[in-house]
Amino acid sequence: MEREVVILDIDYISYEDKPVIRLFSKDGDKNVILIDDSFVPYLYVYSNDPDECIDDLDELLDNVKIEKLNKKDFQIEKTFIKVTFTHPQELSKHRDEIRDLDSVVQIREFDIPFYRRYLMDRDVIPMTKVKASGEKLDSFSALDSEKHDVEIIKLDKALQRVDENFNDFRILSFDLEVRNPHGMPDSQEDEIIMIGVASNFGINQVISTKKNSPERDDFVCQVSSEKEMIQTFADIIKENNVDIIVGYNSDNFDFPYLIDRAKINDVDLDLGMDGSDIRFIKRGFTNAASMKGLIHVDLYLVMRRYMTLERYTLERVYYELFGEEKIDVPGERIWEFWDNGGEELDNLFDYSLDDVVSTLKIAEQTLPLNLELTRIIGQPLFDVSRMATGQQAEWFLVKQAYFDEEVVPNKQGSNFTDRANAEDNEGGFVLEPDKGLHENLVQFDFRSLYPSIIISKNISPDVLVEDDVEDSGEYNVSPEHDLKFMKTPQGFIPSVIDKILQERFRIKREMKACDDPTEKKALDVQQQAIKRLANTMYGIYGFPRFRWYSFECAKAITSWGRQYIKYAMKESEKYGFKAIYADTDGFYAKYVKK
DNA sequence: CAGAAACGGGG
DNA sequence: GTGTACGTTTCTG
Repeated sequence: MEREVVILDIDYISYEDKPVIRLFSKDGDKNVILIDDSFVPYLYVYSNDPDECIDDLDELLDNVKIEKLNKKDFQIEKTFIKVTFTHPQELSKHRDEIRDLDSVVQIREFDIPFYRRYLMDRDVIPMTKVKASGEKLDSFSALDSEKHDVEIIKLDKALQRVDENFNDFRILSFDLEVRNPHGMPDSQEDEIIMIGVASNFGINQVISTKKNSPERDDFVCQVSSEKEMIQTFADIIKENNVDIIVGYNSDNFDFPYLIDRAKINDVDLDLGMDGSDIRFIKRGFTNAASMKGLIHVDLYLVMRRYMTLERYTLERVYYELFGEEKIDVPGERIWEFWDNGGEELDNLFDYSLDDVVSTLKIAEQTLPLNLELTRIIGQPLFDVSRMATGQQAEWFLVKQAYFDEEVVPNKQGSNFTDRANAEDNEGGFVLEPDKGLHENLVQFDFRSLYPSIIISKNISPDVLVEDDVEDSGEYNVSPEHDLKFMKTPQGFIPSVIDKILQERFRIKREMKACDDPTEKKALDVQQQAIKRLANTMYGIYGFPRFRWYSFECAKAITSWGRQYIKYAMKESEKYGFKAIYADTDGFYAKYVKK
């Protein structure tokens, strides 16, 4: 059978000792899980003596496929040994043994999560529409498709891209209010008193065990107990085919709290498309709440990247975006409002609704950009919404490297990281502002200074000349450290930036020619997403934990940057201007005389 | 003063 | 989940 579906999310499970990719998708109101058991994990081995190394690998490993092939490493064609395993856990189990073999110089691409590898290699792009073809299964593994109203399709050929932009996602925001009379809420002690829900499909309500004046009847939904409150909330999500659930600090507060209270009240929170429970994904020191096929976006994390503020409270972020004050009830007084009832209880209902409505508004404002980023980077929205911008750029580059047949660089070891951390790059040129009131000012800005320098000077680790060679015109030489970059061929990262900037200009042209305001807006969001990504690429050189870390490249970029801004300031003096303030890629100048 | 620990958001 | 935050402020010895 064939179906057009939108890919929402991805994971893999083990079935008969084989990895099976599951693509959680939707076709309108119908949940569809696409199954693909044809993908297996691999890594690359580099050896000075490939044939001897293959013998060693043969001896060491069972159930693997070993093949010699040519791949590029920093643009140099090299022979690598590709080792293909039957299961990701097998790869992880044997990784260190392979690395330790005498004939092995290094292993590569051994730390790329299986589902991400799948998305890149098969060019499957989350949050896009695809045509899927395969056999419909009645059930698969532990999953009961009757019970969970989900269709399972076992893919029999590659997904086909459908050239149509899909943006009609069903979004729901939620927020808990808790009765915490003794300081911060304690999930073992303090009950949930309200669950606010707002959506872009008509449901806006506050579920609560209390009710007060009839004026709040249109949005307060009274239930008999906390248990029923949680159950009602779970039913709303399950019955309304929600694609994206958003909260504010929900990774850290709402979901953990809800799960604790659900446990105490013996309620199933089986919100996953396959009937599975909410799970916590370990992410360094914090957790992320995740459900299969229901994308949870914590807007707090998104907003920290989206705008620069001194604080990121919901109130502050909302004010910044919409210029309106939110209804406020101080956290430490919520229990009093609840206990006192009457007008105060009504205020609390209003506050709860205001919180979720604001959260939804913020989601509608910021998700389009994140959806575009998701599609450009080619990784799940759940992941992308939690990645630092540098990581977004890195995963984008990993995917580009695959298309260029490049083997991606390994991340630096931790001891190197410490050393590299100590290295301090000078950064952009800053001229402290000349204090006072100035007249006749002009402003000067370089357009995308760092991306432009990377492209024009071809700054990339694969074309950096390490040896002490004489320059006879074939290199770009940095102004301060005499770092030499070959003029040809184009470096990997300059070529990627070049490509995406060209794509940005193409979109801008399309925008100009476009008459439909909705389409125009969508194109604008696309080009903004690309601009963000291009501007982040410079950062990729400066952070030791990233694969393309290169202190030399970072130094070269900023040194050229300083040269250009100083040159521009000097040139302006010839026309009677005097710079009164400068920072990195622009300056303000005062007209003094002709 | 350097290195360790806490913090953010949420109620 | 084939990778384990992060940058800044405050505390402590």
